[in-house]
Amino acid sequence: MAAPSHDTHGDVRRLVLDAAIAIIDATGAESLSMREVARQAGVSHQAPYHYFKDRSGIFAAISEEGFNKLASAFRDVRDEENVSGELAAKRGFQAYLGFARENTGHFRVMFRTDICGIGTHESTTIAADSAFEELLNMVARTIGSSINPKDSFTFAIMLWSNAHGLATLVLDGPLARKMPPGEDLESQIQAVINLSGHMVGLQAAEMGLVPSGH
Amino acid sequence: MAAPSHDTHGDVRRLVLDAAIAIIDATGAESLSMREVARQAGVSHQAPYHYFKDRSGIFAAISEEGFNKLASAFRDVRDEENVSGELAAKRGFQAYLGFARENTGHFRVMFRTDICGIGTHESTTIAADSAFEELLNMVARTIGSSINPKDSFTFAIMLWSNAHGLATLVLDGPLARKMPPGEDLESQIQAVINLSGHMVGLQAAEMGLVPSGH
DNA sequence: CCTTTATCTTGACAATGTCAAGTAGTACTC
DNA sequence: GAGTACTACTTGACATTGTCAAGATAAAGG
Repeated sequence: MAAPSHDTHGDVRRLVLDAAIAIIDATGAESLSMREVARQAGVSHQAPYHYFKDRSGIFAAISEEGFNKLASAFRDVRDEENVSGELAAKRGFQAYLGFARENTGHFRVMFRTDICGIGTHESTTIAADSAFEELLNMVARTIGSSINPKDSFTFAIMLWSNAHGLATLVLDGPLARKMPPGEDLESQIQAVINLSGHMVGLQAAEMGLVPSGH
Repeated sequence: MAAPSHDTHGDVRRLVLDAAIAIIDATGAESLSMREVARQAGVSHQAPYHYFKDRSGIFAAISEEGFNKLASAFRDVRDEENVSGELAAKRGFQAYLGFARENTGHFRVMFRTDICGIGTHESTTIAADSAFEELLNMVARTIGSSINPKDSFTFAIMLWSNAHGLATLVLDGPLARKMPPGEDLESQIQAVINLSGHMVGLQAAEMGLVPSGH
């Protein structure tokens, strides 16, 4: 198997996935139709069913891919040198927001319980869990490994809340519509990241987790 | 037919809305079907069209109602006496999370750009904007009115991010699935709220916005 | 050559969103 | 009190959708 004559062989799966992501990115998950995806991919309306059990299978696959990308982004931050406390928090926020903005289609699916596939599709569930592991790793490495597990978990959830809320508001929220006059979106986002990062740094310092702001 | 002598009169709109909310609450917005809503409301499959232009009109109405409720929750916090800094932040988080958990169906729709109706349905857009106004009011009142408008906006966005991320993760996220052993969800949520609130208090104090934690 | 398997297609069907056209009641006008 | 308009629905019809079932094509292995 997997013996491609030459060019376009088994990449229908990829075509379907990319078409689906493009549609979600442009018009939201709501409007994703199996047949439209097939049309965009240039295949018959049933071809996608060879690679995905059903419509939810496409969502689950996108979600899985997204969680793997997110885990990789977390790893990148974890592996940066000389970064901790406030700076680490800012880097983390930036990475999370960057992921969300560069992979909007994925992001929109990953956190929709009803379609994301967590709990219903095993490989997606595994990917989501391992992304969460990577988050905990990143927090432990950059904020403080001396912290006890329970506090570390709470801290990680708090950070994720921060980052996730920011990403959600930037993508879908009032930020873009309610900008104060004379401000541009990017600098406003940066201001929020700076404020949040600084605040997390304060908290980390108070907990004695890092020697200083950097 | 259905011959309602007197009691159930013009509340078909309410029946439809409640049926829709119940369905979204139970199985997500994805699975909301116009005809199923009509069935649950006990009316013909076209009756909802008398009150809502189309499927998106139902989402927009739910979303509008949700933003009005949220604005009211913000007002309640704003009007509390002797609450500022850390305590105010905690109250705000609790209120936001409480709203999200008690109005899950609404909440799930309100922040889905593709269906929420903001930008496409005028009354929904107005409701969303006024909820945002109330948030700014609440922040100004409880955290510090001496802050300049731009910083206040940034602060408000930061707080909203925090609260919104927490609510999203609680409703749809890994919190419930990834609890550390021996912990229960409610106390974990409370721990995150306490940590976040405390952290916000630190930040507010550093900015000189409030005299002390309370 | 025959069978298997992977990959895709065509055909069919129930369910859905929504347009169009009805129907009953109530309200108001002349 | 007949006519008209309006509200609040209902029934009927149609294109589109997700998905099951049954091919078709082609390469691979025996």
